[in-house]
Amino acid sequence: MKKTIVICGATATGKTEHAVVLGKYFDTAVISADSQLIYKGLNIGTAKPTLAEMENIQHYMIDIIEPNLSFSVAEYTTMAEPIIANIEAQEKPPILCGGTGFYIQSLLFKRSLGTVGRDNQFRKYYQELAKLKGNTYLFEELKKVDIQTAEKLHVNDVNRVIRALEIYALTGKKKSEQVEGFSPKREYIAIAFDYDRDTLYTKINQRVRNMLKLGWIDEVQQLLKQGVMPDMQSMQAIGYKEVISYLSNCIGYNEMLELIQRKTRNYAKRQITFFKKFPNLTWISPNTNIVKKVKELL
RNA sequence: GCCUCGGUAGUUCAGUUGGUAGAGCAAGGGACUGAAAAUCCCUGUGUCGGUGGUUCGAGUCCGCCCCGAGGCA
Repeated sequence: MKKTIVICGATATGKTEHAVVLGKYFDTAVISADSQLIYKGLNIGTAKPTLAEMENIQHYMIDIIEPNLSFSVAEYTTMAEPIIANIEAQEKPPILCGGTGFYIQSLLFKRSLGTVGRDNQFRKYYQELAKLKGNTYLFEELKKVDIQTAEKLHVNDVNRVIRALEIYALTGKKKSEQVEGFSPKREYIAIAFDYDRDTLYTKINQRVRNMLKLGWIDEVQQLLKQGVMPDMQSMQAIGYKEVISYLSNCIGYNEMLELIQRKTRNYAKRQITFFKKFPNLTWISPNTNIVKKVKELL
């Protein structure tokens, strides 16, 4: 079985185009690992590859869900797993490309995610509870049922505290019982581009400016017309809410631009932190010959 | 020219009745097991515009100068 080729790293480092180059060379398909590219209608703002950019290389896990729906890693894994298995069956190396480290992990490592789905009612209830009684109250609730998980979390990490409570409420089992660690599921090589911070930030700033020029604002208007609401998961993608604020005259154009640039920079930094710890990842200089490098690593 | 208000961390500003400074944001570092472009944690020394003075001691009071905003001529 061929090893999976992973192209990951921060946003705006040219992952997409390099994946296409590799796709051509190895005559194989690309599987996107990006939590926002899955949404239909979010194109410019997510830097979704266009048909032209894909250059006839098959791309999976893009445009697979309506923008008014929510999505999660688990669903991602369930959908992507058969695809990747199919490519492997053809004795071709799957190319996994994207900036969502969490999604990449889910395909490379066996993880005890459990079978517990999301319970929106439950989450809403506890979110309200946190607002009314404070984060500490929720945290104490978690301590009562699952002290091990509570010890790993911070009181203010409400999302995770609620998830732990959710698992207990729905299954009667502790989240800490489900942990299995990270045993590898398939062989892979992983590459990320190592830009110095200043260069990366400059690239990000330019890219955001360009997205707006390409019609990002129209795209957002279109989504709003379709009934997509600001609190939906798809609208948590960087920039969309800022464009909405601009459209409703809450902020000016420049403020919107700078806000989006800043948030994207912050995001890139978080991605870098995540990938620093990623096992077996090779950081390469941006002008490295990707094909040569990949062959070398394989 | 006169009057008023400002000039404090990269930035926006706090700084009680004088005891050599502190928040948000930025920036940097980190976490991450069904919201992950999300969520969360840690890190704050800077000629307190300059310069004289009063004082044991001044960002804080007084004089002069420089810069910015506004007002009156």
